Amino acid sequence: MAEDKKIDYDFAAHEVPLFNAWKDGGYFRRGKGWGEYADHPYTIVIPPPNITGMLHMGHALNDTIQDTCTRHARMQGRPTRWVLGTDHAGIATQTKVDKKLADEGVSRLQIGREAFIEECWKWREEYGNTIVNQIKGMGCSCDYDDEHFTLDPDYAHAVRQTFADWYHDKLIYRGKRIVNWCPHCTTAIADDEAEYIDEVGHLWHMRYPLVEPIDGQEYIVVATTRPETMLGDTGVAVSPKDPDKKKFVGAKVMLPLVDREIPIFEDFVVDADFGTGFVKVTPAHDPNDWGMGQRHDLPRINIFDETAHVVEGYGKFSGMDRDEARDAIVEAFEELGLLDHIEEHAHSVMTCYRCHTKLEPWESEQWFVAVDELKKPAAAAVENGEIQFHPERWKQVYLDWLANLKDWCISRQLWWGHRIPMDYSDECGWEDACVDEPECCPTCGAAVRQDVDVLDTWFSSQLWPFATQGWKNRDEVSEEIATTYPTQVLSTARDIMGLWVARMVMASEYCTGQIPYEHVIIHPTVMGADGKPMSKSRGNGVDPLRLMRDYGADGMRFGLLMQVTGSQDLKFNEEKLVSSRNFANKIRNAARFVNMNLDGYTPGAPEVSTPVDKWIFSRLAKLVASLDELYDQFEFGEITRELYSFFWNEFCDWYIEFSKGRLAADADPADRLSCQRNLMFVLDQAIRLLHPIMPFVTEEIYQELPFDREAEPYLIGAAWPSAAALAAYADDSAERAIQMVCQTVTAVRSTRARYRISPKQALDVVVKAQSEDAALLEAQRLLVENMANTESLLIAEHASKPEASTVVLGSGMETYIVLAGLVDFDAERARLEKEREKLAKDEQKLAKKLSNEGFLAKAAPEIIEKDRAKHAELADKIARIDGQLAELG
RNA sequence: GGGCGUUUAGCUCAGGGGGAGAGCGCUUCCCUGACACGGAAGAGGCCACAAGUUCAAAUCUUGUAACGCCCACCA
Repeated sequence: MAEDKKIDYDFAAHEVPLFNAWKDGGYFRRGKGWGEYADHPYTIVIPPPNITGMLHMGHALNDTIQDTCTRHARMQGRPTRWVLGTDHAGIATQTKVDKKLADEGVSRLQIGREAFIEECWKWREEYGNTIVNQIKGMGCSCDYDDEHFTLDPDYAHAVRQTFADWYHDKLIYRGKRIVNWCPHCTTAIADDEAEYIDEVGHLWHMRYPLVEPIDGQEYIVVATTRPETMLGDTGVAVSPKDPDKKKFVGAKVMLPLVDREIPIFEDFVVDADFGTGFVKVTPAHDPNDWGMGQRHDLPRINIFDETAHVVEGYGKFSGMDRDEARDAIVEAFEELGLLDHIEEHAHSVMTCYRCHTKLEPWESEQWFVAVDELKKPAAAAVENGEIQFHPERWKQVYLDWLANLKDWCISRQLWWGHRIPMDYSDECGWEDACVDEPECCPTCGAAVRQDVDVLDTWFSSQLWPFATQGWKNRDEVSEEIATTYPTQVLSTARDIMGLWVARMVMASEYCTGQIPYEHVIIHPTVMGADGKPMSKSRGNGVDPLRLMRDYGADGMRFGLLMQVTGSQDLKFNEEKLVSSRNFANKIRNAARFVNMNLDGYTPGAPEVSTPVDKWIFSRLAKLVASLDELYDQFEFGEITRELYSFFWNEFCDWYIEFSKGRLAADADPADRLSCQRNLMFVLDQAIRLLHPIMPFVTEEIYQELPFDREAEPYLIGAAWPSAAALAAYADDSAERAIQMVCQTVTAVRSTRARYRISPKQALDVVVKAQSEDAALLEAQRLLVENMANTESLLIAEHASKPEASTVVLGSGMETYIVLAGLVDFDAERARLEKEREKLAKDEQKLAKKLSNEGFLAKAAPEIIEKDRAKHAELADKIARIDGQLAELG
């Protein structure tokens, strides 16, 4: 496990100075640079973390994605800006401060609104910067000199402006509605802020006596999960499709305990098959019942106060909380012989997403946003492709959410937040939404009072992309809006798709007439190692700060991106971070190798003349082209994989190994110099490509090695490698030549391993290959001799197998290794037979395919050609093995 | 009820119509002058199941199963 291997490396000691150098160098907000992208500014707004927040895995992943995008764009020469800030987070902060005060023995109500808000600001002073510092620790290249907060004065102005505009456009209205009420937070909660929890409850069957018996029947039975609300019942409903109930329609029942006559009526929402088919209707305490109340003109009787205690006027039940009232009412029914029976019933209950208290559907006066008009352009922008989702399937989720959207309750009975900018005159009844707080009533001159409620936090969050960029109102266009808006990318988790992503589009379309961003990246949600959401109670959480200590910011970043796929979840795998930390170490060591082999080095352009050089440049050219495509598609996992395998498996495993001979003291000085220059060039390009993901190691290397840094003093501001410039290096012939070399070297090595022959013992080797390949290989004779440690090396088209040798078959070639006196004939025979078996299986499959007329008639010619060649090679290999076997006897 | 995701090597996961891949783990050898956070060589998989489309399916379609997520409803 990771903890076992203690690595003695103080990452922060290396990272902090580099971060400061970037900051001092002014790289975090970059103006116009060089290159073809100079006129394409690149802006991202960070999803503002709550001031109550600590960096968690979701942030770690999301901020890595944004920084990678930002650094990539910056290196492309685009003017970049990653807007930073924090959210006041109404309920979240108020809850925390409440708790803090409670711990000190003080209640919010004791100290009053103003003092409480003071406390919130103190909290913000104390903790608001924690997460920003943690973001710095990750190396994020945000614009730290222009930090925003959702309660800043200019931000507050944007909020008031939007509210007033919407109010005057009749997009905001006040209404008495049934809302989700949290009796603990004593505030309304939006529908999408509620969380459902499954629970096995009960279905109480209760008898309601009929005023007049019907067909000898004295009472009906209603089934309910909430018997306590019966105090507020004002009707009983049945399904219009239920023939058995027809005779009851129009009759009345006498509501027990409160002795109120209430009617029986039909309504379409009733499901005849559920419960008894009789539904008690409590318009003030259930959203469905509220609807029925509207349709049938029923009184709405509110039986609970704001803390869900029964109000005055209900005898012994008054003052009880809802749970006590439930028990008492069930007991009272029991005593009256009106409790028919009780069933178990699984259902889900709505709870507050902050405190998880069960929510109470409660009628109160609230402010709403009418969404019908706002959602039209928001849907259109996505439908017509102006805004693109990555992965694309989230488009449908977004559109579905919008399609089902209902009016949005925006008032909250809290103290911490944007106070609703409605002012009232009690003298004359004047009321209006004002952008600037009025001093007195404009009609009567009397003092005004502002609404006491605050706005839903999402009301201010929805303005984030433009309120952070100097937006004032719909008629004025700030300089920033003119240049860096719309933003390019919004990266976020899927759980706030509707809550935040869609609302930003609605608000932006209204306020700026533009979309807020072009691309929405919905990254996977980071789950615990058990595949379940990380949570304290499960104990499966992982702290990114610890990860950065153990693996470095680079290791954490690379390791997280490696795990990004198009899937919706990501089961966090710490092993990937181990690999990434090791990779960073590998990069550091490769750079060290280059650095310590610079004897006689002078700077100069790369000299790509030998096949090895052509090969690595060809691989590099293809890598850059591929990365460009992958960045366009935001395929971060694939980007890390390509970088990893190029740097480790091609550059380190082969190119550096090839270089060792060329760098030796007795090597040709001219070739050594070109090798040094090429190593420097490829390393330079590679660290540029790695920099957006692993900013620290790469910058450190850039600073330590004698690169030409005059034009680009820091890697963070250096140019991204140009695929177009490198394209000329693509060279299939060189790639084939090196493939031949690698095959030969590997053949010798595996023979060594099989026969336990020390690498120090030189061997006689014969390679048989077609003339073209043989020539390619012959040109690389030195490399093979060095890496395979040969005593003699013969490369020929018509070479014959030496005495006492073993053979390794490659693609289009075979390698004989002389093992005087060492060949174990039985082992050789067994090995060859096993290989033959494998080849024969493939050969048969292919032969069958090639004899299939349908295949020959319909398959693409190049496929047939490829398969024919493949088949020929297999058949040839088998023949060669048969030859070997015959020789072995 | 509607939608979505996942199912590939012991583990974690890539890939995505024409020869099964990576990392970790495992086996053998090696502290070789960049790196043991390393090097070299290996073992290991009827790509969940079934039917269909196709000359060709791990890959596309449909269905099934398991696991997970989202939305709606739950008197």
